[in-house]
Amino acid sequence: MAEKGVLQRYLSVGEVASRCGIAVSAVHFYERKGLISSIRTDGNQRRFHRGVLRKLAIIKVAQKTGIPLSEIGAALDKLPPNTVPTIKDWEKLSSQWRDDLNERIEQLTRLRDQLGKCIGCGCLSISACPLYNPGDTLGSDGPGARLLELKEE
Amino acid sequence: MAEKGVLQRYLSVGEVASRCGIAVSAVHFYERKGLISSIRTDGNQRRFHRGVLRKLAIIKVAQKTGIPLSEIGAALDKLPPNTVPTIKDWEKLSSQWRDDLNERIEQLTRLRDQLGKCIGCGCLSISACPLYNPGDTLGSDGPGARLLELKEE
DNA sequence: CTAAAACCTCAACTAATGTTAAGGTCAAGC
DNA sequence: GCTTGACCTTAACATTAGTTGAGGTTTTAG
Repeated sequence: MAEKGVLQRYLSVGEVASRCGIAVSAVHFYERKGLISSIRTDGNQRRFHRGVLRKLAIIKVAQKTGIPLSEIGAALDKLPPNTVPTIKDWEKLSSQWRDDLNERIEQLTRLRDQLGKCIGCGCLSISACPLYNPGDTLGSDGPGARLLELKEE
Repeated sequence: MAEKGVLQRYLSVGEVASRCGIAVSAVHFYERKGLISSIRTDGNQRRFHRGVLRKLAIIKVAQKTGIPLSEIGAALDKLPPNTVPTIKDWEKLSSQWRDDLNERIEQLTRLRDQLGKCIGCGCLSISACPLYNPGDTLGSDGPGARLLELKEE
């Protein structure tokens, strides 16, 4: 049947796993979660289209950004299943992700800057720090240490 | 006993929770995990030194950066237990976290830029994209889709 | 043809981070 | 002095992201 070296060859689960640097169990898991899909041989073994490597690469990358699998899956679902997605499809998807990423980056950056200020003034350890409001005694509605919270949550 | 409005007043678990904007169960949880501590009244109720507010603020901030509780706890442990931490103590702690944050931000930024390039060329959907290496057929040691992985892992 | 390696399913387990519920106690106001 | 809200403990549950193991089948190499 399938000749080695032919581009169209399907991949076994083990091949997919080792090529992506993940465990077989993880590949199974992603399939169970609907992030990837496969066909079966007569003997009921999975065979993956090589496009799955692409998807797994996307998954890994997205996970590093902190995007949960459910969201990743939702994004992947928007790619047409068996056809080659158009450039516009992909643009939409990746733009969305880039926006998410930007938001995340901004959030972390704000946090970092806040920390930077704290470092300068010994914040949190010295009650004179502007971030550490001694007005605590005002009660549960007072600002208290909650000033430390950054907006956007 | 304790007069309201006096700075030295101890806080009940409910007060702590509402002032920090977290659930009572979370306060219990953090105490169980050793991140914070309390004393008890004759009636076995928790009473927290107000310094706990500071610690909880630190915990919340650190969590937003993606630092696991175990690490946060380890960091807090390095702060002298009942004394006010020195500015140096705090500087060290927060500098470390800021470095972590910076690393994370850089990682996300690289990813975003990568995505940006993909948007430009229709990457991942079009096999001609430089990121989608058709050399897949080289075998399990070939670069394949793994090119998508960013360095620093 | 046969033995080993790879694969299959299903269920249970891990770990982090909490929440929820059950059953009982404490404290404060009327 | 009783009722109500806040508190106590312990245990179970929820979620995310998988891993591990048992018991059985398929594929492949020699």
